[in-house]
Amino acid sequence: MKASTLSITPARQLRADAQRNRERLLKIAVHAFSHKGPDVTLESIASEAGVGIGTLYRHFPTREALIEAAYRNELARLCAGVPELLRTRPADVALRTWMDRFIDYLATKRGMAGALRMVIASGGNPHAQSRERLLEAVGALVKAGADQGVLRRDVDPADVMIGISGVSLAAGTPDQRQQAGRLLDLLLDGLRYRPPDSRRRRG
Amino acid sequence: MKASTLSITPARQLRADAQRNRERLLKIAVHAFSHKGPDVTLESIASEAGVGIGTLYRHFPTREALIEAAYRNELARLCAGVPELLRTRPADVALRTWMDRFIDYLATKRGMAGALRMVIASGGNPHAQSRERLLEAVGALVKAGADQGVLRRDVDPADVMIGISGVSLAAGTPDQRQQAGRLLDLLLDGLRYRPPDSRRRRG
DNA sequence: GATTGAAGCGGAGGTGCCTCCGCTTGATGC
DNA sequence: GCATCAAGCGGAGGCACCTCCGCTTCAATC
Repeated sequence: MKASTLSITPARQLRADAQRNRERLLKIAVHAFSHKGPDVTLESIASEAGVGIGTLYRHFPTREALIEAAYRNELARLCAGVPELLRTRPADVALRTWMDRFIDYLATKRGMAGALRMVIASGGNPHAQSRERLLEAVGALVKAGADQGVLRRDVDPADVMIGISGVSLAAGTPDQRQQAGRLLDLLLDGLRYRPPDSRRRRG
Repeated sequence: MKASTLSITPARQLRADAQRNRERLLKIAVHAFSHKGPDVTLESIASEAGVGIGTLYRHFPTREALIEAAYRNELARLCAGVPELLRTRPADVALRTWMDRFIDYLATKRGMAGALRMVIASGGNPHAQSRERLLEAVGALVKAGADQGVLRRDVDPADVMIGISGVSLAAGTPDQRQQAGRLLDLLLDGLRYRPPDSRRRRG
């Protein structure tokens, strides 16, 4: 499998100095984003890393790309938690729990939501790694739900993924956390399996 | 009832010259946004209107405020269509149709989505007029659905509103229109009434 | 019609984003 | 070790955003 052509993971071996700079930038970026909030200027990150702003932009063409790269490890951990979730509870509950974790995760990284939107929306780019990972995680949860008969079969994990992203964007501030929860409940209710004869039935 | 303290609708009578400037700005803004896209610079709008950039910012503190004000009439028309919808079809279908119109409306005004997010998220400000109107519209649809027994009773229209906004943000580009549609279906399925004994039932 | 002060104006200036292109440096072949 | 040149670097510069505050104008009062 070939590596991505995005700067997230270099397509071909970078020159040694370039590699150094990239690692340097990432390290500084992680620190800056978590200590100074999501509004740190890219210029300050570049200069702190001892490189020019141009170099930063070459490695990470957008602010989002940098943020995503910075948090990719943690994102991976989030995804890696799925099997454990599925082992310990029904799939619908697992999915709901995962959604919660996801939203909370984003909440702690203000500014991450926008980056994630980009990542998730990169539908045309099958190499966007975080997207792949996230889709895989959601896919596993949805499939387990279908197999256990608690979730529908006819749902595209990508739609669920976008749904979660939408919730996080629309109700993204801490004080809207409750509302986000209700929306996730609603989304999940839409995802639940129910026998055909109960659909659209009038009360 | 007192008017809003937001600049959207002036709190108190503006001085004649200020009033002129505001109208001028709005007229130019409507034209600029629809002809040159959502990325027109505010400076160009200001100068075209023959006022300083400072004046523009005084009247419309954010880009979003200006966009919202510019499109408020059309937004109002969208809301005004609700009774007609409810007269001619079941409430769930009416709601779904309205959602579609809403998304399509936003799609034609790229850049409006962000503005709307602001408007909708302004939960703390009961005077944001567009928000009021939109909530009213959704409220009417949801209530009709509940009365007809096709939608749940326990749903907060504000949540639905945020949900729609989320969909429009998350799947906002034209080529994602289909995905947006599927998400709306999902949302609506979550909103549908179904007899208690069919909930969470295993297949 | 003069006075006055509150309301409004405007645009210079500070900030950050991002691009562009001439210069530098590492890798490769000899 | 040296030559070569693509890969990489850096930061000046252009652009847009937004703030701030000294100046102007309106309208209320006499």
